[in-house]
Amino acid sequence: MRVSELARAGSVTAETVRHYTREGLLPSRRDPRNGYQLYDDEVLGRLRLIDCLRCLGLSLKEINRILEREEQDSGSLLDLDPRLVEKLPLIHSRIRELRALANWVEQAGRPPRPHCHGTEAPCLKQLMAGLVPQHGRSIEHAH
Amino acid sequence: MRVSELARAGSVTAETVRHYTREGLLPSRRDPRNGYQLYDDEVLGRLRLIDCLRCLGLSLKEINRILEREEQDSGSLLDLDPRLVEKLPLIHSRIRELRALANWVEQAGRPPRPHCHGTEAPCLKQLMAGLVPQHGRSIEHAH
DNA sequence: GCTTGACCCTTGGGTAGCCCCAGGGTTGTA
DNA sequence: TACAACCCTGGGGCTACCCAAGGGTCAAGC
Repeated sequence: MRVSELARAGSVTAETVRHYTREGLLPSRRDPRNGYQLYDDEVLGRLRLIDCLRCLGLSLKEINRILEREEQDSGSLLDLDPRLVEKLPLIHSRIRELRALANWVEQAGRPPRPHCHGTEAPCLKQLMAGLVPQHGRSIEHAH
Repeated sequence: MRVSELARAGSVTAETVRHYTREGLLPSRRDPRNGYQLYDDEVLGRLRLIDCLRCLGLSLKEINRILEREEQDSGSLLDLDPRLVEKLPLIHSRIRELRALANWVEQAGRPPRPHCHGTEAPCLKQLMAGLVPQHGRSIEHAH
């Protein structure tokens, strides 16, 4: 794959792919004929993983360390990177929030059924209220 | 609530809260005695929503427009902001990816059961492979 | 053979969304 | 009255990109 092909498949811009490549996050080789970057198919999964971890607030440097680390001791997975483990609560709350958001958008996007009472109209306040966990308990984010 | 109280509850830094406030994303009043920022409880949900939308790649400016827009015609929700609707596929694929990630971390974090074959050891490659949708179909992101 | 369009390269200068001081006031607790 | 833990307002710095310029590659079509 070439740059923009990978970018399209991974739903990022070509610039982003180049940036990740420069920073050593995406392995690539060069086409000797023209100097173009070439990527193996498996790099796509790597790209998606990077994008996922970015949205969890990890820096490219941290992500790089995780990828390197997890590739070294590929066999002995006894010690998973603690950075990932401590993100678990965040991941779960993110999932919950995104589900609430998706639900809300779908409800709001559907034309309102006339036989329903106005009170169930999905206004923004309802969504926002649904995003905060009960009793003001805090979620374990750490950007 | 004061700045750092809101920040803790919303799992962001106090700096982030101040930034959003400066940009007009978080409504606040001032304590006349000392000039401190004060926030209503409902602002917490708003903060979480902002964080959610940010992780979907929306800029603060876009988020601001969405919040303003959805607050104006609070009654007539006939026209939901198209920016949100077109993010739906992205949201769903994000959820899928985060679930795969959480699953993987949990599996990898658990100590390996000795009676299982080594082949099921959750290595990074498996995770990355699981992140890319079948047949290299692209996901609809647009950062 | 030449052009056109869609890619690719590198370099260099933005920009958004924060973070992190410094310098100074406020407040609760001991 | 001193300390810790908060708050304020600048202002500079950083990361992760985006974008334009100037120039090469390459297939399709005339």
